Amino acid sequence: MKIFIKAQSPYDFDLSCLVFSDGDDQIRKYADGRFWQVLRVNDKLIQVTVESVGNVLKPVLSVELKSNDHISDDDKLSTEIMISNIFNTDFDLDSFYQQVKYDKVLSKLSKELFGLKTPTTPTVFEALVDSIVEQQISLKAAHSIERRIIKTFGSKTVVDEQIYFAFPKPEQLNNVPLHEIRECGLTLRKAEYIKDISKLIVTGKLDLEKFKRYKSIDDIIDELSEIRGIGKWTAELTIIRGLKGLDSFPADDIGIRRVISHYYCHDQMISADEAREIAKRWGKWKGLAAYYLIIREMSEVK
DNA sequence: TACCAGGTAAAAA
DNA sequence: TTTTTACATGGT
Repeated sequence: MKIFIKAQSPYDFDLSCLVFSDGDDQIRKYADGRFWQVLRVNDKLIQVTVESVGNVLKPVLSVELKSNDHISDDDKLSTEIMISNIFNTDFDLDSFYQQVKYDKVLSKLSKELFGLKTPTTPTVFEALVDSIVEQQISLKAAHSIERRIIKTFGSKTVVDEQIYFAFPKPEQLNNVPLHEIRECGLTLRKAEYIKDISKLIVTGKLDLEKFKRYKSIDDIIDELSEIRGIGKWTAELTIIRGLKGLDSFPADDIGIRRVISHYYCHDQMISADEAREIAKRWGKWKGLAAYYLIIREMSEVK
């Protein structure tokens, strides 16, 4: 079964997918012009393969759906919405490019990375769990722990004789003993945070998806920060990757400070306050601007 | 080998 | 109230 999705121009699907190049074959990956992942749609597991069939100015995605369950029209529509959400297809980059027109570094990057959009996680829960895992440790270490969590506790499905895993639901993490979560390589504390949050969701005391309807980033940060294990940094990161909060700017983040230092301060490491000061010029697209810098730096290293 | 890496809560001062 | 410490993995 196939669906087609028109995206807001400009959009470079392949460029935007490069961030998934080193993904796991069984979880989420981009290779040879194709992106694939298993999504949980209306509680069914649907494997999707996405590729560009348009171009940057006339962007169209083709999505192939496969499942061991019957895919209804409603499932099809839900999948389409989910894909649009994951790739941020409706976002209008022009407003961002206008904003950074007079910023020397970013005006150059908006040409080099023309059409780059940020990805969003299928659920806010996934963004939050990943952000907790990534606290303090290197991204490489964090990614290997995230992989273990997904393959140990997530849902497994076999499509065309290939094995895939979907990110665990709160129920799935709430139902396992604490030590098993820790054994994925987390600190005992982080395992507790994740299990506690899963429990809050399962028992109906926390609804992460509701934050999608919030207008104020500060309100979301305040509310999330009340939960044990979530500080300002974790809240800000969750907002960027799970809620499309492209204004959210984790100035304390060492990676963001490093990349701004590199492009704006001759590699002289800056403080969080100095980072905030520089970010002011990016208006309401501070997080997106930081993303452009990080992606640019990544391609420089390679 | 030791130390740092896209922090946070809890203990100690 | 403010400062210091413990924590786990992967890379250098």
